[in-house]
Amino acid sequence: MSTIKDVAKDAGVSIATVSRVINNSPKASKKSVEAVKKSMQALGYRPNANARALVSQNSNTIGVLVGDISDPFFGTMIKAIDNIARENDKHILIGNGYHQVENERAVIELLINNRCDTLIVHSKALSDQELIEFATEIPGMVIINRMIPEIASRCVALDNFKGTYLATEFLIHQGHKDIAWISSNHDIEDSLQRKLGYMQALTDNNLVPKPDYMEFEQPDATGGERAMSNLLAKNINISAVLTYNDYMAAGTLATLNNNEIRVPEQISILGFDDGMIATLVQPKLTTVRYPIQLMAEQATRLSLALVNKQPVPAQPTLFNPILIKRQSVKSL
Amino acid sequence: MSTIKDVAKDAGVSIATVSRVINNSPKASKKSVEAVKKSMQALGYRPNANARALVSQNSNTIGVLVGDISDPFFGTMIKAIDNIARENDKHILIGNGYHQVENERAVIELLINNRCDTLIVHSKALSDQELIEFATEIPGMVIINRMIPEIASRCVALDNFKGTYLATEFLIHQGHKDIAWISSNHDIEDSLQRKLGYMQALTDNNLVPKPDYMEFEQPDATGGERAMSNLLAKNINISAVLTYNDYMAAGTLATLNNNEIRVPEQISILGFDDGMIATLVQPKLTTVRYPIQLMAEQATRLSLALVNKQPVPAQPTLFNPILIKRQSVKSL
DNA sequence: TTATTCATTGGTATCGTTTACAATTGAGTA
DNA sequence: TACTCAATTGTAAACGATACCAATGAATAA
Repeated sequence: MSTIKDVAKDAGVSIATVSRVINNSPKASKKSVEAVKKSMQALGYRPNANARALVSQNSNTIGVLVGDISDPFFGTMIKAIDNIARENDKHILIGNGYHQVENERAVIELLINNRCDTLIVHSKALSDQELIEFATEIPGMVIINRMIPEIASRCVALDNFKGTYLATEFLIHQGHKDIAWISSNHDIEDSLQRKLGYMQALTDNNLVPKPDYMEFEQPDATGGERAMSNLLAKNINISAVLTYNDYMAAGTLATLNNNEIRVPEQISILGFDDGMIATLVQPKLTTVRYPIQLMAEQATRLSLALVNKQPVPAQPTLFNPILIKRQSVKSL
Repeated sequence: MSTIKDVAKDAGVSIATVSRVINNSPKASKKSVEAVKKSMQALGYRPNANARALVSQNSNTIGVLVGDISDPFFGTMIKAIDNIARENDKHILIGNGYHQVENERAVIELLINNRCDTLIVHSKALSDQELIEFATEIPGMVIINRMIPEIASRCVALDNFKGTYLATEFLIHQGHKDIAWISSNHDIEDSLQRKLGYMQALTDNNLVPKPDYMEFEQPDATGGERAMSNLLAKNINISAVLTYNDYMAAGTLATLNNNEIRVPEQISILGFDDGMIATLVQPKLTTVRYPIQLMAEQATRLSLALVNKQPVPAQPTLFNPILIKRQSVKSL
């Protein structure tokens, strides 16, 4: 592959001039520009991004750590980040953490090694302490979907507690008293907060949270199916099911369908995330909206501002979950 | 950020020795290894990937061009590529083409500039000619989901024609005669091939393809809803609908549901892709399986083999679509 | 004419690594 | 004591770009 030197020789100019042409510098004569462009074309010149990054101390790359890129939730998040990146003439480097400590750490280190000055990190497995250390090391690092008090101004998160609180209260207002909680068996902060929100809403309305009413499985459709099967097997009287996410809601729906229990006539279902599938299933899901796109945009802007030493809000960014009412909940 | 020089000074050795330690070279004494590791730790040393890539002429990065990262179809594809990449101690750099010429070209150039020697390209907008030129320039480039005769050995594709042919024939064997075709309005090879497969199967079975029975909309759930509405509005007698992908099938399902037409009792639906949502909707979709995961793995291995100058099959890799029977088709 | 300005241009140090090659060390051997 | 040899170690040249600074030469002003 030809280099700037080859182009310089071919065009009969110095490498400095070629560099000027590449970077659209105004101090290059029309004649030189033409000659250089012609040579670049002829030689199929490709500027070496690694060399540029090395000398300019800037890779123009935004690093992103997600849980699992094949999950549409992260797909939406990445797309939002990519859009902001493109607006700023940057591109993104992505790594999967799969919610495992070693992976998450390896990805962050990879991103740092590639000199991504801006970093959007979705970490569920690393400790607060370790993330604080990384954040201290990389001034442009922003944590998404997690709130760490010590570095709150670098976090963009959702109020998970409020999400399920809202949802549970809505069900109660609709007349439901026997509300089950189908959740994730991943031991991460989100599941805990959402469970607490659910329980607090029950308690605040003089209802007693019962362990029997809670099931914990993989946070996907199959997990939802299994959880709902367990609930049915226990033969307890349930009028509504609150789920950890829309996938579990879809699985719940499938199990109920297979057992000829009608939704929402016999049992109401409430999802979480308001992802793509919320409107794909029948009935369309009433769900808690997780504004991941907005949050990702915000996180990226924050990260960019940090790197450019622009003023950033000292306040942490806690996003508000809101209820999206569709057809999977019926009032009693 | 500290460099290899800082580490060398701190450890009291030369930079060559530090480099040896970093690269686990056998020619470094235990004493040096220890001292260097201690210094690296103390200084928080991060090897500069750009400098390494520059001098070693190898970025260890697999470049990937996809249509839209937020589409789970591409999510699955990327994950498969990433898995093979990790097996080979590489990571991936991703760009979205959004099926537009300028974007696709810009992404490929970006990947080349970053010196990705292995490239997995999903391009629908660029011309055969331009892709051939890129493929000639980059020996490790592989085209996925598209077959270009001139570089067939560098292509990993699905037989789209066969997919809809199979599906249509299946419907016919089930007694259906009035089969509609709900497809994408994107003017790409896939839509054409799938339409041809559908029409050929009809013709081969003495049925006449009718323009009235075909609708073209955005290849997503909303497009599917709209297309099915149009079909219903035309008041033509349809017993089955073949769709371009599972999203359109889901949309079709929604419209039928809203109009209280039961699936599959009154109208059968057949999807395409066998993506995640095929089993999320009710009834679960009978669909054509697009083995994108296998294909992505294959494409990545092929690309890696090309770069390492290992023997590769001269034959093009045309994957076979197969029918997955679930609950959305009923025999008449 | 000479001095001054200004637009272009080229030479070269630099970025942080890897690696070929040369130099050094020190133990073992004659 | 000198010599050999393997194991370590260091020096310095790349890799491909950017950018500072000095040099060039034409145009303008005095």
